[in-house]
Amino acid sequence: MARQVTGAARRVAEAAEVLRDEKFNARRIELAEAALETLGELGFARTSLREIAQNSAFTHGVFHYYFSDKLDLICCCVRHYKAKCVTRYDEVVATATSRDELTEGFLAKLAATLQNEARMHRLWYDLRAQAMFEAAFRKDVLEIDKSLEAMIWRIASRYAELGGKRPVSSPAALYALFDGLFQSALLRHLADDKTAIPELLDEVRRLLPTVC
Amino acid sequence: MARQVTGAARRVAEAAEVLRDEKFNARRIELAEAALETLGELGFARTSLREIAQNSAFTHGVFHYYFSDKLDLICCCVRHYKAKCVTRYDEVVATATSRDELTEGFLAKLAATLQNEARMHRLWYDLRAQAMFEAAFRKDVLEIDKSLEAMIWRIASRYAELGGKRPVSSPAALYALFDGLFQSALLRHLADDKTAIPELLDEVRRLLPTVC
DNA sequence: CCAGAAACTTGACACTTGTCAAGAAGGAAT
DNA sequence: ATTCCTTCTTGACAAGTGTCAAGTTTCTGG
Repeated sequence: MARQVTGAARRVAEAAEVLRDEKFNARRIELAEAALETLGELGFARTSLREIAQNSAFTHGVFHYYFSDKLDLICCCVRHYKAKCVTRYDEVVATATSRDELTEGFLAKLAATLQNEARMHRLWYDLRAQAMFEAAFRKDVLEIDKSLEAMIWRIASRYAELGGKRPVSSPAALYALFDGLFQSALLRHLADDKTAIPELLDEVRRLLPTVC
Repeated sequence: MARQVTGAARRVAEAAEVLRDEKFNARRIELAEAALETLGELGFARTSLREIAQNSAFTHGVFHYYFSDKLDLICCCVRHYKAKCVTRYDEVVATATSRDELTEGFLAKLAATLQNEARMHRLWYDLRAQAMFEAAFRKDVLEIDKSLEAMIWRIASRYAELGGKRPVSSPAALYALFDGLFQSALLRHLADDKTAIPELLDEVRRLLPTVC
């Protein structure tokens, strides 16, 4: 009986700990989300913990309570950002019943995210560049890159399927192409080049049938 | 005669000023070159003027003497870096007499620069990302991007010409493709992925005949 | 040779940075 | 109600930042 009691007690204790962990993690994500605001505004190089805190409802001490250091915080930000990103086109891929429908749905989302979430995208390119200097970022960045590649591949595969074909290039090459075009369009868009988005759409519209 | 003398005096003064300017500019480039060492090592975010000075033969005051501020210095670095970069493949393009020769020459240079100048390349990607945040960088970065695009286009055009064909995509798309592949390979290479370079070469070897 | 300009050094300034320790506030269990 | 743990605030610290002014050295034209 003693064993049962201690067993139950341990289960209760473990449940409590799991709860605490979940709460802890939820808070971390709240903080990461707040940090992403400032990071997207200023970029990695110019963002300090104090600046993050001032642009949020938190004090700078909280960030140190929930994160071991600055890199820990930013890694958490990157990981959180990932989850949002890679599903952007999934609905379009799932519901499109023709090549045209898929094309237009994809392009609409592409234009919208370039327009409305430019700050998050530039942060991603910033952090990917940081990963080339800071080894601590590399694992997460490479992982996100892989899942973005998979995201593009799902679109291309579906597009090819709808035309009874198969993509003509590797997932890596296809991702490189779209990522390169997107990155260039983003920079031009941020430099107030009004033609950046339409020209990206034209380019992708022309490219899609030739690669799939 | 008075006019002639003053005219001659002015010419001498102007010549002296041009000389001073040239000397001034040469020194700026010397300093920029020294700065590039540290920038390539640490990246934009972690590099301070004092660090640059300590890793060089100069004191930190000289940098402020020759550059109005940190941005001015780094802009100068970027512009100087450009001139070296865009001519990398010109000799190969000029001397190759067959598609194979061009391919192999290009791939050899590609592998070599990825291997030996990885730090300069990662700095370029870093600064290009910074340009998305810092307007002062944009003009130079966009200009360099354009000339890199032209560089790739020269290779592709020559490759197509040697096969009696024409490139099938736009200069922008072609550059996006190669730049994306290179960037990804660079990151993997820096993460000690030994397959990064060979896989890049394979990919490019496969791609070249399909796009030109 | 010498005065004045150019080139450079040095040290200081005001400020920001990441980090952390000491303690306050809040809530839950005994 | 008291105690204890989690959560958070506040203020401080040392180190590092860009900038600049005052001085020193080096060069150069007369």
